[in-house]
Amino acid sequence: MPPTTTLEPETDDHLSVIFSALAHPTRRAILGRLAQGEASVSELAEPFAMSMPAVSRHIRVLEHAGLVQQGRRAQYRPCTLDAAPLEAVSAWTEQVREVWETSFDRLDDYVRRIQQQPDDQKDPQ
Amino acid sequence: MPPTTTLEPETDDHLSVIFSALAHPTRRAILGRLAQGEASVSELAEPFAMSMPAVSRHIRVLEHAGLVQQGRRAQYRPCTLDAAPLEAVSAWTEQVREVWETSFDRLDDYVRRIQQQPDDQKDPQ
DNA sequence: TGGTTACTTAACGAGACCGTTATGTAACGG
DNA sequence: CCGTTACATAACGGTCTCGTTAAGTAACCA
Repeated sequence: MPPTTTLEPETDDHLSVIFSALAHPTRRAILGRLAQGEASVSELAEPFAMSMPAVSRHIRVLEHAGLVQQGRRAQYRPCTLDAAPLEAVSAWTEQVREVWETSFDRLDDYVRRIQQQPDDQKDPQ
Repeated sequence: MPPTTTLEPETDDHLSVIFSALAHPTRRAILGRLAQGEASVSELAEPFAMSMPAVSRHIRVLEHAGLVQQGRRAQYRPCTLDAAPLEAVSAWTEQVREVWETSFDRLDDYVRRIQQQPDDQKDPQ
């Protein structure tokens, strides 16, 4: 039972953690880098005008979201990407898009429903 | 030129705004509701144990991300979903997943590279 | 005209986020 | 050993987030 990606208003906090992790450009760039293969923290920090502790904490956020794993090799802590949580993102996004697209069929249903209502419930304009 | 969804560390702030908007369960629930069709602010607020101003500002966040549009009909401000920005989310996510999957081919390349390094660079364990 | 409905905006406060510098700490290297 | 490398953690501060209540505002309704 993976975290269900229904449209119900359940507090599906796992998805929130993942989306929050993806909401920062630095973290998305880190994931982009890691998609190409393992990298050390210094390697990940190098492209950014940012101190190492800052990058370190971004990695921590990604790790907490289950998107990266950190190993240990000598002094290095190589980071690897785990793209599995992105599946939940895809699933949710595609489901909304799907329902939205099919809801175009219901548009005339909606218009019909409105026009069947008594006048005082309709927009007189 | 739509907001390019490359893996480069550019400050692609549009994506950040969208991901941030999706990072809150209330806002995702609102989008889920709107995927089924137009709704007023009161209708959107009804399922939540939350004041109306709070919901109003969630809608504002979604509107700022380009995900909902608010019209006006009498006293009502009907909200409609625009799922177009979700395409950028899909695109980014799928690209990372794609690169990640192909990077499995490079895994043995990596192992080979490690094993070709002098001993003092390898993990002695 | 005056009240109700359906909102929005303002003002506030607790907590999270995101950066910094300073200070550990674990492993390698001479 | 002692210094360097490659990090992590601590402590701090400014800004953003997300909720609240109180006070507008715009349209309908009697």
